[in-house]
Amino acid sequence: MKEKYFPQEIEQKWQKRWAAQKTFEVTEDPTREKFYCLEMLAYTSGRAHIGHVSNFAIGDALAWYKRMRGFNVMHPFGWDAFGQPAETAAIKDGTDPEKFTRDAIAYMKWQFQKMGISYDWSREVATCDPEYYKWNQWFFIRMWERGMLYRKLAPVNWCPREDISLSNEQASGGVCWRCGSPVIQKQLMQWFARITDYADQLLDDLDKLEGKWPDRVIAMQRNWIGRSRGAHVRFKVADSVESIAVFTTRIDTIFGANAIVLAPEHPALEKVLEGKPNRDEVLSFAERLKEQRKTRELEQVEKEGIFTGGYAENPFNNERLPIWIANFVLIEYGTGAIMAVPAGDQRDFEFSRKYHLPFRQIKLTPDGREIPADDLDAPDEDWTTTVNTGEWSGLSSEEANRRMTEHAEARGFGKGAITYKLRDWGISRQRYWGTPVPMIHCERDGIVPVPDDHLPVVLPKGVNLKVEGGSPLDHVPEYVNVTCPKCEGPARRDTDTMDTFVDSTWYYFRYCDPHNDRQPFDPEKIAYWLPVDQYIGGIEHAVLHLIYTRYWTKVMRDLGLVKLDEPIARLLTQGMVNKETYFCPEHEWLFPEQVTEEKTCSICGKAVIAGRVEKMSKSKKNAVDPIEMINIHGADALRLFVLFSGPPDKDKEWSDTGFEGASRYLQRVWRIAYKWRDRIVEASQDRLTIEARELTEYQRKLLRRTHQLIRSITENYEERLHLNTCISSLMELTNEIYTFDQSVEKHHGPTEADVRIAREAIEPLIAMLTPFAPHMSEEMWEAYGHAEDLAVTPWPGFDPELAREEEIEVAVQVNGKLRSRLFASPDASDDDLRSKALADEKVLAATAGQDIVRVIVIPRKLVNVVLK
RNA sequence: GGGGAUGUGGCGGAAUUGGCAGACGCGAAGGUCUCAAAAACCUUUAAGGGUAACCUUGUGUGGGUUCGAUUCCCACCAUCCCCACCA
Repeated sequence: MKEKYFPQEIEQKWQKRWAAQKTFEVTEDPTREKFYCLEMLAYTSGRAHIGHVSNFAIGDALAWYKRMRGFNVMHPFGWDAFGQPAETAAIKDGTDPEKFTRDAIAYMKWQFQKMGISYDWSREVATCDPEYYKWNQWFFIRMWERGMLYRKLAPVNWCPREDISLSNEQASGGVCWRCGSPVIQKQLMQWFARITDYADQLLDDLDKLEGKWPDRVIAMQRNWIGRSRGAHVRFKVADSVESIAVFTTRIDTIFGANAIVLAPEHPALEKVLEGKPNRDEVLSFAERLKEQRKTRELEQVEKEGIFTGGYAENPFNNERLPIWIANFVLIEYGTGAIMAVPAGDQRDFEFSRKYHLPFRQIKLTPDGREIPADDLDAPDEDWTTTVNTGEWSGLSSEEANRRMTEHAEARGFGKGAITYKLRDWGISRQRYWGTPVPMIHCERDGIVPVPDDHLPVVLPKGVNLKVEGGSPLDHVPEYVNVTCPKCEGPARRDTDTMDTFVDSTWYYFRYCDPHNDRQPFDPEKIAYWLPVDQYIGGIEHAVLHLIYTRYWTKVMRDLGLVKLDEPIARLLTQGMVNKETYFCPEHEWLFPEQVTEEKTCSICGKAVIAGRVEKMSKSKKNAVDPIEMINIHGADALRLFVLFSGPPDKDKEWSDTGFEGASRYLQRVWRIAYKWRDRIVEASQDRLTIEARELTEYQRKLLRRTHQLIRSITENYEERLHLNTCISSLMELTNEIYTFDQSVEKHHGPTEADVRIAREAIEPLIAMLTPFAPHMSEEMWEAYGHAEDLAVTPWPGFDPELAREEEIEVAVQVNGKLRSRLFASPDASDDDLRSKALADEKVLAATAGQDIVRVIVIPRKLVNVVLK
């Protein structure tokens, strides 16, 4: 052990040794409890960023802890290697996406290895490996065989910037999830996965995740699936055999309807307009609304509509309602038609007011007050009773809903119905760099899957990526032209590739059996390792990856491959690491070193707008490069800093001084460990029993604090995973050791007992530091004469007896205000504490001449004297 | 419009089955060591008052429950995130 701490040297040494000894490689071991610790696979963008550090640091701390607690810990890693950015980059540089991706993997792997994360690299998976995507294709065919996939011409979301179609989830908010460009609609022949068949399961199983997944992720998924219960009601079109179905969650308000409003794309529109004088006017209006939708702006547009000239009959009271079309009714939700009830709905209200449609009163407060039909400010919960609704008047809203739905069913013009916001998952991409769809189109036999023994369908190499329209694969005749597996006649290969989110649905199943060439994985291995015990990743996947992977798991279950409903037992969404930005009105974004102490621009001297903490980005000049940081203070300090600056799920702010602080702390540990090292190693290695009464006060104190802190750190791992407070506790323990060291100096020590006590504190400190600073811990541990690595060393235990306080401080309050403190034994009885408190000088002063009504005693904590 | 969260010193954050608010760190001030500096070590650091022992106020705001509220309840304000003419 050197006198000074040289992080880079130590880190290299241990990274080499771990790799050589295969320290983190694991296999199934039925005799040991497993722990599957997983961080989201990395997209092969080319460079590691600070978000990776945060992600890995959390996962690695937990992996180390569980390993030391004796679990059989699987901690694998892999690459999300297909996708549009690699293709775009390759087009730009005139290279091959494969080369770009392989280079990125090589470089990023080097970066990640410098962080010294305890990954089992033997299980590494890259989704662009044919050995991997072969099984995407295999799943695709199995799902096709079972009708879980279908192909149809449908409007799809299209990102004009990346020239790629997007699933609904990827186009959330009307913008491309990756580049943020506004999405447009395109008609395309696409493969879809029937995820909507699983809507109920995906929703209901969220209950099982309650408390184990972050609330907001569960809420976002619920919201996204968007189940709502209501009814379909058919309105007969007047003077026609046609009828229009409407979806409503509030059938009880149907007496307040003043119109039927259709989406401009509604199929019944043509029939309604038949023979109407303003037919052409309405149709061209509809065209305009459709056009408006295609390039829909993000902000709300004003409600616009037009009367078609047709009427529909309200089946409850046979009232004739005008049929309109309007821009605020969406074809893709419900039935694409609504009944407008201005008294019950903000949008209908606005629409009715604009076009002077009649208002009808239907609301009554519980105390019988009628709410005017045009008073929309009355909150929903205030009107629970219906009025003016025929035979259902006076019923509660809930009751009316139920009975009116029954009535509609009995009369055959309506039915209880459930709708969802969730749409089927469009998984086709007309791009090159993805998993080829393993299907063949034959004129005679239609769509025929590639036989299993011909898998994988391998991506051809050297493909020209710069093609206009369609997929680059369309232009590769030797790929496209095949024989039909059924009739052996000429046929065409499907040239779509799969959405890369297919790749990541099941990659962590593959980690369990990464080299299996007969099946995607051995179900027995899955039975051992799954579910993932702790998953760690970014919140941005709340309704993307995390809903797809839940769906895929259910599909695999229904294919008989796995036996679980939910693949991820616990989820942690880590916060982002942000940093201050500096903005000069003249020179825009500045690096911190371009800002003077007076907060002015060092180039032009103008005042700088400083202090906004934002997500790190190159353009804002506030990005921090992890490798540069490792070169300064080492990976251990970097990891320690990221974890110490806040709870794992919260956003953090990068601070150079904070990072230095982390490094300073490690050096502090190193110094005290170095100082005591020779004494401890040379002393007897037997674990002598320590008789408390033979010890001095400062010795007993260190021993007690050590056991207390082991307890609190251990509990924190088990319960909350607030790693920042674990680190605080380690710092406290370090401070205690320094205090102890000073006492020893003062007593001209060390004595034999001092050395023993020091060892009892320093060794647990080193061991418990491992999850945060594994390289340094291993180095110190070795220097302390341990033959075995920390990776196989048990987590320190604590003795509750030794952790027990000898004397505790009890707060004394008078009327809830702190007046004094007293010292007592932890087992002091309530009466003891009570009489001690009442005898206290300050209490006597505060209570002088007043009546004591009660005395409340909380054992070991406080006494409250209540006056008057 | 719907949903989810958050609000504590100069800063990051501790403390939650209701029981001493501010652990730990950063920053700052003073000191020791040194020719000097760095590092390290020691002391102080919520605000206001007092020479001092101490006193008063204080966890976004206003109420409530309680012997006692950062914690529970109600209302409000502010900030952030997600979804959104979703019927």
